[in-house]
Amino acid sequence: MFKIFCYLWCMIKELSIKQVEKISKALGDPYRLKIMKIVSKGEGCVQCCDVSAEFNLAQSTMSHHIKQLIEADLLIADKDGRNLKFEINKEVCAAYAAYVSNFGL
Amino acid sequence: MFKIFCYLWCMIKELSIKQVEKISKALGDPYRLKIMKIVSKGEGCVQCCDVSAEFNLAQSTMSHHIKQLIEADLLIADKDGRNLKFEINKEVCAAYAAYVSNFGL
DNA sequence: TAAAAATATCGAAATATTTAGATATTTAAA
DNA sequence: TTTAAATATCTAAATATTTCGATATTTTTA
Repeated sequence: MFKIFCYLWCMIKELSIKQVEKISKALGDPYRLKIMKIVSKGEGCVQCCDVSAEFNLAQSTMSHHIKQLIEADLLIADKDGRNLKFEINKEVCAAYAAYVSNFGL
Repeated sequence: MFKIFCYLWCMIKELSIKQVEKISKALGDPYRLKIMKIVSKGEGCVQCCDVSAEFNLAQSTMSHHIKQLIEADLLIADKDGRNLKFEINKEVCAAYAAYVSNFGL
């Protein structure tokens, strides 16, 4: 299976080294990586409680993990009543991926 | 300035979630990010002692940081006498970048 | 072969992160 | 308006990471 993936470089935002560090830290945990995967596979927005249900962690712990992803700008959160919905911040994912792949260019 | 960056998807190795976690952790530190940048800017291989000279850290601390980058497969090390040279593992950088950018697809 | 150079490893202190339980806040439903 | 649901915050314990100094290892050079 062939897929071609193209970035248009000029469209990608520049991240500071501090941001890259924060994003890397946020991705350096198995739960947070799984959250990213779940959200990315969900159609558009995903609810916090649905994601939490997938894990065997205390609610406060999940809240903490999600907070880190939001603060790293990897997830965009949207409070909807008492629920929290979120979606992947595509721009930041692309910018971070570009930053890392630049190491190998 | 326009630059187009293309991946040929099939050429990119698949990383396990454990590998992605380890790589993320390795990149989640300002010194290690700077090491990656220095090595990526160096022509081909770079020597350990040259990189160390750029930082105000104990030798054992530098050794520890470099070890983490090597163990995460971000750097390829090559012992040359009593020196250690290394270069960026381009394949792994590309694979990791692809993994992250997939979150946003 | 002795000394020096480059790197690695070990042990310990300082710091940061992860986790859960208790409690608070905010909003919807009864 | 009381109750319940969803999420956030605080505190503290457990665990992990960072850092350095001391020492070990390996290789080159004198």
